[in-house]
Amino acid sequence: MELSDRKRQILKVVVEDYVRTAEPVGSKAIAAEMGGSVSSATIRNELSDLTEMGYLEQPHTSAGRMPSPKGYRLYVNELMEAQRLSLAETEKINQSLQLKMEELDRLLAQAGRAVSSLVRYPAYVSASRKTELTVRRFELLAVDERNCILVMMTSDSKVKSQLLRMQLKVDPADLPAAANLLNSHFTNTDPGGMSRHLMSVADQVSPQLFLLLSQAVGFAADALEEAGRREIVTAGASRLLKLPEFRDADKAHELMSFLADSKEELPQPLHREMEILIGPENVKEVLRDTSVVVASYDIGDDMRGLIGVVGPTRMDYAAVAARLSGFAEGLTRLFGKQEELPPKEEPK
Amino acid sequence: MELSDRKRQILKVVVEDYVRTAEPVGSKAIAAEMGGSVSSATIRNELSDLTEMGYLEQPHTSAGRMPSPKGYRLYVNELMEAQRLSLAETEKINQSLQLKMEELDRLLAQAGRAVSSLVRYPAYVSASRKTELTVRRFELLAVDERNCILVMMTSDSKVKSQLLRMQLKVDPADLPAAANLLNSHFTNTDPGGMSRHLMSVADQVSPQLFLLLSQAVGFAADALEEAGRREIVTAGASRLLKLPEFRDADKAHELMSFLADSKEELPQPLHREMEILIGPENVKEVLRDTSVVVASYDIGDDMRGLIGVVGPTRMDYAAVAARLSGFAEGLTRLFGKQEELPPKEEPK
DNA sequence: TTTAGCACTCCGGGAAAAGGAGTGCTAAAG
DNA sequence: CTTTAGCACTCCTTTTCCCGGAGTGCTAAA
Repeated sequence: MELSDRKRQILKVVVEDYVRTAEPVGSKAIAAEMGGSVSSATIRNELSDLTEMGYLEQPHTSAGRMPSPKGYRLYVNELMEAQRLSLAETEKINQSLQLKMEELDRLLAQAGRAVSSLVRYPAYVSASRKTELTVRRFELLAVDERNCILVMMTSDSKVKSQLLRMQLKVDPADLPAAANLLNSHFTNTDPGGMSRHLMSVADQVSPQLFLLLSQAVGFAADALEEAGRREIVTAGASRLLKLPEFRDADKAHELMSFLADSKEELPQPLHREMEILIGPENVKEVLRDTSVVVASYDIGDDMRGLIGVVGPTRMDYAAVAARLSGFAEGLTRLFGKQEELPPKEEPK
Repeated sequence: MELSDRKRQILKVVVEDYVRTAEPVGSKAIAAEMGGSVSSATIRNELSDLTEMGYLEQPHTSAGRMPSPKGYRLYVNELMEAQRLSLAETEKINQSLQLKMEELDRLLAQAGRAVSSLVRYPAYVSASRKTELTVRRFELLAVDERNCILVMMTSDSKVKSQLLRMQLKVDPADLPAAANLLNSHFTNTDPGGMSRHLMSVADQVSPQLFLLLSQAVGFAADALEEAGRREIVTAGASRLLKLPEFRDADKAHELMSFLADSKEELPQPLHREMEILIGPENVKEVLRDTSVVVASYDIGDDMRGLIGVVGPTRMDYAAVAARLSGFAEGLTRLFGKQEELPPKEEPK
């Protein structure tokens, strides 16, 4: 059966009503909302059709209708109208992103809190690297004969450093040579490659120096892995408790501990800018009766971030999507702006 | 009235029973638990006394008794027997602390999760600095004429670095002089002092160099503040939902968002190694009907950490206290061990 | 195709009833 | 003076029952 225009409109009304009230919606209410141009009996007939076609469901006979996941899907794909943000909200979004970018952790946390408070659902944010990070340059600074400082600049022009404590004394005069060795053998290599390569220089240097080198390489590899790690922060998980669908403490607990302990498994959009996963479309069991809306944003061109919201399937998708893309844009802009400063310097 | 031995024993039984079951405990149950040496009627008389003295309370006539905060206090101070941890548990505690100390954040998070899972209540952990941090030494490394690397070693022998981008070109040959200036004027000073001091060197150097210096000092001050900041992590907040006293979603929500957003206001032990705050002994309103057990541990001698648990007043204080001191010891040991390595080097 | 009418279903809430755990008192016994 | 058994009473909790309302589905007429 074809979906007549009227059926579509009815579906839309059902979704929007249900989103607002969390109660199954009845034929009379729909008729009223449609301006009284048709009677509730007509609506009932249509509802019956829509139910049969799988777009609506009934918790039990003699209850109103609520949208099925399929219904939500149709709504999201075809019926939903993109929502415009008020000036005040755009303002609020940008305000919440006023933070120095060095403090990436803090920035993400902040953004998460802001999204969450804006949409009133739990939110999650992450930034992850698209390309492999490498070291572009090493330096060694003498402190005394047992301590020196390792400084390295990574391929994204960040600088890291670490105090190295040496078991064996090393003559400070040897450090430049060691640094050269590091620079010639361990730059522009991924962490795995570094460790593998380490052995091959073992016989080119004195044991003391080798110990030093291996410490340096070890630290470098750790730092690269650390920086490449995808860190996810979640915010506002406790908002779930305010929702009628999580009145059941067990259900709430399950989802909340998932958000706290298994954030890594939250969905990431694969291809598109924004992805909406409705109920059973989620792969993870715990998310099966929740919906997830997730947007991605760009950071320079070797990082990519992700900002999402978890909520009940009955979620105001239009509102959430609008706010999320607001944030995604804001973040892209923010990172773009900061990115101007570093005069991009290619490894020679 | 004096507290007879029997009264104390009864109080103890009431507390322990109530902790286990979360139900008011009746005279009959107490009699049974005490080996049947006295009858329930006798117990009733005693209960009546204890209630009058304020150690017990009744939710209503004809219900059993439950301990009042005063009752818990007496229990904690005098009746509670220190609990020994099983080998398995000690083992588990130590296992959960196997992490490199550089990753302090991660270590704290890990410890928090471990405590929480062991005691089955939400936990919080932090490490904070007792003394002011300063920079011990600066270095500047040339990258090119518009970029250089600032490296600094702080008074706790940690190294930090940052790429500085210069608006105006600077001759790499000038860097050593700049570094000297930094070392002579900005070492061993607190962040506030650094910024204040900055102006007084303005006329000693060229404008380019001054710009560079102010960037460096700015970064240093930020880094010191950042490192001094007390960071608190919480874990396992969602466990609250499993407790009968938080069946009410509103109450749970209130406490959980407190744990998520206002962790800074969680109690810190002032003087003692371990502090137990029972119900209304807490200053914060939200904590008024929860109890907090918090232990402190030492990190070297200029840092101090804190590890605590939040739960219902009906909490197994003995068990929680034992586990917390297990962790506190473990952490002290862990940090002590790592502290051996750095040959403590005093600023000259 | 739409509409009005009507019987029927099912949920939710409230009142009433039943059940039970525990107290407090009294009076007797140790 | 303390302990104990006995018993009436209280108050909570759970269950049951009943009723009203919202909403459906069907039928028959417009």
